[in-house]
Amino acid sequence: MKNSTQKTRSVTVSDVAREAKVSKATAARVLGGYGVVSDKVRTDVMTAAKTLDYRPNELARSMTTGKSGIIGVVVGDIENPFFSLAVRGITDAARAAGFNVILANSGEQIEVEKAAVRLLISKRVDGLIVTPSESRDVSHLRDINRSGRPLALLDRALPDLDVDTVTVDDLDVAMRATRILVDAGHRHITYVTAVDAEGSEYQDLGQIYTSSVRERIEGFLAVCRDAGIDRPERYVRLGATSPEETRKVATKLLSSLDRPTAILASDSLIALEIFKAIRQHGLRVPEDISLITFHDADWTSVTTPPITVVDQPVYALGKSVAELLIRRLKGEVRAPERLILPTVIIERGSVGPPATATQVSKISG
Amino acid sequence: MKNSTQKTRSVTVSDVAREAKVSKATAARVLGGYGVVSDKVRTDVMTAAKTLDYRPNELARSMTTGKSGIIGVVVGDIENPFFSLAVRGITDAARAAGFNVILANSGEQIEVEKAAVRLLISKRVDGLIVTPSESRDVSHLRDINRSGRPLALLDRALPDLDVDTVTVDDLDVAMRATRILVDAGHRHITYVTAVDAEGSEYQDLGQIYTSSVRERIEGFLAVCRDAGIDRPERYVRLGATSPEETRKVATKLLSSLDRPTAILASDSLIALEIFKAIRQHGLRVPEDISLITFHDADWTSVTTPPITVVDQPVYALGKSVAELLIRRLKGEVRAPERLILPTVIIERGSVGPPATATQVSKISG
DNA sequence: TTATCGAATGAGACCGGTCTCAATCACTAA
DNA sequence: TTAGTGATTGAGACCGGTCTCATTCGATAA
Repeated sequence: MKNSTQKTRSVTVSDVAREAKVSKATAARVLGGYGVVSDKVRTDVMTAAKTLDYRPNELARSMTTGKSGIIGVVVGDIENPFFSLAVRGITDAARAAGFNVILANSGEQIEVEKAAVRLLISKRVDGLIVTPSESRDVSHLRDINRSGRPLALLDRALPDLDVDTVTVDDLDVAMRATRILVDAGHRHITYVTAVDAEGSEYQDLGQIYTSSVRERIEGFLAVCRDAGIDRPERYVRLGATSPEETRKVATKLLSSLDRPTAILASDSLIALEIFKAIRQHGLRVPEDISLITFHDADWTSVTTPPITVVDQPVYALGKSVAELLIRRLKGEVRAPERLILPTVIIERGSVGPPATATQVSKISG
Repeated sequence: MKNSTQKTRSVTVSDVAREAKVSKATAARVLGGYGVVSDKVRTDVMTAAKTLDYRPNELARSMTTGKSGIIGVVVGDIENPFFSLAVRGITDAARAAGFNVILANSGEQIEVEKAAVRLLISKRVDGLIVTPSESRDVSHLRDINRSGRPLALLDRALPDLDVDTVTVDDLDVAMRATRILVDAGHRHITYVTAVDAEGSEYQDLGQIYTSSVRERIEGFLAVCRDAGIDRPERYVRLGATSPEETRKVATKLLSSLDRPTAILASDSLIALEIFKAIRQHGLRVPEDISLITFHDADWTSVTTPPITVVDQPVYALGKSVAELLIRRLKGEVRAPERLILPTVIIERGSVGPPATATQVSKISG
């Protein structure tokens, strides 16, 4: 049984040195695992450390070394299964390379994101992985680079920030997903996404400051136009930023006279609320409404019918971006890399032909 | 535009002091926001800091103060919606009080948990919140106390560690859930939980080192016995530690001749796999098998039928434990508190009467 | 006019490590 | 025998802040 006389001050290198009757420098050498020491001194110091129950102060250590062994991660929403899975990918890669991870949540709010980045930098993390919530304001991300720490971007590219970036093939897969719907005969397809916007009205791509969201909308619109759908922009709905907001959007959509025959949801949280809303409106999937969502969330396979999903390689996304960052942390010098991971669509049972003869509704404007 | 001549070394208090033509001590006073300075000096220093783009080094700061403004959180599995929701509760409470959160994942492995605790202590977090994965080995948790930092326990109590603890009413709610099943006529109810054990065979409570798991099993067994079920211990299944393992357990359970008529799952991840397995075996819920699960995961309301769940106040759990810890961090002195939050059961459509006339299967032993 | 006082500031120790550089030592080669 | 060598060890500066204590200064009181 060890009893600590003073519980306030912790045991330091000097204490151990004194106990082992060597100099502070020598004790530090064996405790820190650097330099050379004789075997006798090593065992002496080690036993002294054990007796005193010495614990290194990582803070002091990383203050002198400038390294902390920590990777800072800022994600939009850790409760979104998409991010929590990506984070596992990051954590696994980090642990394998001997790094630890500090996690911060931005809630997709640029100010919170800035504060988180500031905090992590001031804690002297070795590198950062961020899912930028906006492409308009990247000053804080520039600061990271300026501070000499490597930065890597997850899921969202920033055109004018040339750093390691790993994204998925959003444009292409959005096109493929939309085409599935078009091929099934749908001509009134609504795309619902989470971008914060006034009134959930979509005007043009200029409003969209997140690359992944933008690419998906582009892909969606391209295929719609290609299918001869007139002004598909009217069918893009923004503002599904929370379950409550999504419910509002969904309700408005489903109770409208001009109800879409198919919906494409930009993440599983949105899809879930839409699915619930469809049920509540007494509608059936896919007989009344077809549904496809991004992210193969666990629930999508247990509904009746199971949902057709865009299955992004989320774990790999996290793992790759972490590996890219770690390679740089280990001293690798190279031009920033932009990885785009291929994405697969899992067709299940939520897509069918449109309920009635397709009416290409026209609204004069 | 600011251009940094040397990007390696960062701007320090001394640099600002020199620029403002005051002493380091004075500059530190205004930059650190302590002590007294004249208004003129304050503005001088502030402008100098702005010109140089000074950023405080939190590491150095917390080395001297001993405080970091960080709460360390160690959870079992951040991908489990239960934990990610609890973490949101913690984060919200922390942010409101001006604290930041560092998250670490233990994967329910005691060694990883120990390493995480060690890391967080060495990073000098102000306090810790832990969901202990084992009650057998709590030496590392004792160490936290010894290091003078407050510790609070989340979701799992430790009998011989007297610290702030917030749990839910596991025993009682397990009894209520089991009673719902018993009242529906079930006499062959299986309880599936995630404890790591050889062979997934349950012998006795001595095997169970997690208080919440233990209480639930106790509650389950008590009600079963009360209902005249003979040796209900045989119906407890351990080892559902991952989707794969759960699938094995479920398959074995469902393909056995002596198939249970109802299943109680200890978390939503387990329930999901069981639900999938039930489907794959061509069985129906609740006609062939009734199902209740702990945690009101989002998917439980969209299945057909929706699942009856034990709805723990998860967010409140996280929020309360963080608040308890923060009060202590702010200097409040009081005896450790043990909060037990009440839990509610949401009855949906996954419970019905047992399929056939109940056969109380007897195995001579 | 001079002693007293409080506010503002400066000098320097300190936190707990790392790391450079010089000193010491045993031992080998000339 | 003695200079030369490499391996160990010790002394002390340093990282970037905080904080104690002494000093300076102007203003007020005696």
